[in-house]
Amino acid sequence: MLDWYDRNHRSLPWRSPPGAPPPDPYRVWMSEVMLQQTQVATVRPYFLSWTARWPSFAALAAAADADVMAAWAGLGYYARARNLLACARVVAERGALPDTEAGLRALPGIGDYTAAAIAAIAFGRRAVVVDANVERVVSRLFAIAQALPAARPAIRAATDTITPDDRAGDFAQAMMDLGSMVCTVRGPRCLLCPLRDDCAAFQAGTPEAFPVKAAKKAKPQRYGTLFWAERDGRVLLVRRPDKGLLGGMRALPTGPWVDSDPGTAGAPFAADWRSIGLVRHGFTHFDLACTVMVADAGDEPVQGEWWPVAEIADAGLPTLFARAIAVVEGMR
DNA sequence: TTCCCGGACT
DNA sequence: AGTCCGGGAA
Repeated sequence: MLDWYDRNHRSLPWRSPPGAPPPDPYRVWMSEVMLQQTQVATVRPYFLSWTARWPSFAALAAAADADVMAAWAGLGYYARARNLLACARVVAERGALPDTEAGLRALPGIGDYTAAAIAAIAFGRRAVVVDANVERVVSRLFAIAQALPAARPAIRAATDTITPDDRAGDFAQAMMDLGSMVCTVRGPRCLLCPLRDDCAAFQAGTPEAFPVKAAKKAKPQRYGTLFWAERDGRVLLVRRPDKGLLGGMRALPTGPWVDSDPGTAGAPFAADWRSIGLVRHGFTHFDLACTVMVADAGDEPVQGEWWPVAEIADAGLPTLFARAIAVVEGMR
């Protein structure tokens, strides 16, 4: 694997080339948090702008919460941004990132995977790094028949047996690169794979059958309303509660998200709300269909901030609300 | 369009 | 086991 990595590694903004000194732990940490549940191509531009704007733990720790949340807009899983900031403040206070897996694991936003990845990549420690790519590669290599997520302990144990003492960081990145470029979910390029001769799934002729996954249940459908209230060229925005869905993000006012269309329930004020379109959005555990309603705010006293409509792109709104804005702009 | 993919926290 | 999004492939 290490030999393959030396010749085939991906060059990414947060990486050092094979054999070179490890990258700045700050950059490794930020990239790994951004890469949680998120693909490399999506992360790249965010990583570049974030490290340019906040080049160190100290710089990020000093940032305003609202600026950090707005800069994360569009990346999703917004708890990551709150944890990132909380973690930066802890690290800035104590002086440096811990260099052990256990120390890292104790920080906000760092779970088993991220602790192992940072320990190996930034600090050269031997750690068993298992992300979704590694899960796929290892479950094929050993033809693990047990279904995910129950198979996780077996996959971790198998990964442990093939993790080297030296260059554990390069090994982890090699496995991830192999999973992303060769041992892909569909259409794996087994003819290019350095593990082919050892791969039980390849020998069985069924690489795509692994990893086995447990059946998932259907998502419920919910309905809601997004309110576009305008006054003097400005639109009403609110800040969502820190906990829960889209937590801490700037947003359009919304009513409840329920089993049938709530109409104007939960509107920021009583008015002649007019429906102008529908926006759909999939969350992890339910699908949401929202009516977009508009009204003139007049002199209604309301909570929130009045944001210039011409600058709405700078408000840092999650994708659900960005779609609603596209509907509003399409109506103009 | 629809389907599928991916870690942390509680 | 349930709660947290957004993008790419089919």
